[in-house]
Amino acid sequence: MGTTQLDTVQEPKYWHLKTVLSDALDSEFAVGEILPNERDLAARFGVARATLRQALEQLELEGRLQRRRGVGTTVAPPRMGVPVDRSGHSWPGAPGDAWQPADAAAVDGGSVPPAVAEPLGVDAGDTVHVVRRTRVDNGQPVAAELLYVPAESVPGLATAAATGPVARARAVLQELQRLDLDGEERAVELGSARAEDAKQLDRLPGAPVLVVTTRYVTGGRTTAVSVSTYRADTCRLTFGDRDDVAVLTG
Amino acid sequence: MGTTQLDTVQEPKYWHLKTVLSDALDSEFAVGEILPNERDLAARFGVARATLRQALEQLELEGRLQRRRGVGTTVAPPRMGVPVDRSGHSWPGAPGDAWQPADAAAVDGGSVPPAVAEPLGVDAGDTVHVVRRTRVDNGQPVAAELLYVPAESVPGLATAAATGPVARARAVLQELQRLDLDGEERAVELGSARAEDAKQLDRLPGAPVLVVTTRYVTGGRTTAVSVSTYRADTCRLTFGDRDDVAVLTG
DNA sequence: TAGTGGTCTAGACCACTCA
DNA sequence: GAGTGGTCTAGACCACTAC
Repeated sequence: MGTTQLDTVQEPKYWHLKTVLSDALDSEFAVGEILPNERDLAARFGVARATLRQALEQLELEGRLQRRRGVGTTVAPPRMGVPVDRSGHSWPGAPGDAWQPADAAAVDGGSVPPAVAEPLGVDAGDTVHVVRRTRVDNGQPVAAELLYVPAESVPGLATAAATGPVARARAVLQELQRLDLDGEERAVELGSARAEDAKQLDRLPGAPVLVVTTRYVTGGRTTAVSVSTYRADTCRLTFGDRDDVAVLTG
Repeated sequence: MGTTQLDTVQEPKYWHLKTVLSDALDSEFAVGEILPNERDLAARFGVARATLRQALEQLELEGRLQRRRGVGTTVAPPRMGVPVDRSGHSWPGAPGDAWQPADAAAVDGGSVPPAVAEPLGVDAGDTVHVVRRTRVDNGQPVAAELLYVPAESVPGLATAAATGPVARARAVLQELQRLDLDGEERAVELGSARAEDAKQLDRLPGAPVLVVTTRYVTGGRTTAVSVSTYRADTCRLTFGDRDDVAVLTG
């Protein structure tokens, strides 16, 4: 807005800008509304476009804005709560889970990421089934997943029976249901979207994501590992021990 | 390294740079080692410093690098696993939890963030105790927390008894232990460090953080809410239902 | 084709750390 | 005081979207 000459305390311009914009978003804009373009905004605030962009990037990181190339910058809706654990442990693919199987492939144990191969105890020469799944909430893609299942864990799998990619994925998931599940162990960390994930999530490569790594434990052994990649800008991951979630914000 | 003229496919320079640097980190550098400074690196790769910095920022976001003004850029150790839930539910401040109480204050219900006030059901005029705690793992500050406890939840609290700030914090925590805890409900989302948190976490304002919001439920009502802010660059939050965590990576 | 955000440059100065 | 990363500028061109 006007001139702010209390720069006696050194506060980066982009930080101050972010605060001003954040307040403006609360008071003067509605969800979905399009902001002025970056060149105009920069001129209005008397800063270089790069500086303005630094402020916008922060606000996008916090889920306040959504930017789309060729379109513009819009005010983002509040983050959606995405339930990550289910009350009572269950295997992926159990009835009612939120994921859609996409395809499956059998790969060599040497080609899976070390962070996955290690807990599974697989090496080069072993076979690992990799199931791809996606998750759509509120009509929007929110997550992509790779589920790693050593062939050893599903000895009854009839590999030849399935014809299409989705059928192959379902076959692996169905075999998992036969096993007892003793427990799950999860880790959440910040990452950036690989090119492949970015495409599925409708974001640019490098976009911030929340990576959830889950170990599925049966009889003291890790029988499967999943790596789920959630859009960090639109998702708030929820972990509840009660069924009636759907609380807090909208 | 050398010239890479397979730019037939349009891939941003910073993205390619990031890949090259990431590989170099794996093969040519040890944890803690100092990289060449940004001006030298940019010259070496034949790009502007801003472009080089874009790649470094990504790698820092992924926890691969650590940058400190006036010092340099170093290779970061693998993220540490930080247990967020405890086996068996328990109140904050229960014996053995990883947090250090810092201080406590009684504030008006109108001045707590809406995302906290709403589930607690507090309004302006109500009194809410705010306990500040910090968490240090491996000699490094990893998280800062604000715990909101409505005065209504701890009617037995003797406010005048405590003398120092830490004692006041402990007094609130001790009162909590008297209540039954039916369940906890958590949410994890990406945020950026407020100036205050940044100082405690030894980071610059705006640094990416994982914000864990926990609702403590007693008899169907939310009796306390905590907002914990973890350094996203150094932490991997773990949620396990088994005691013997301490697995995966180092 | 016009307009948007995304990438990139070649500078400059500042805040901080440390010898 | 020398060297580091952090901020900022004023441009330019590119990739994408929508009309």
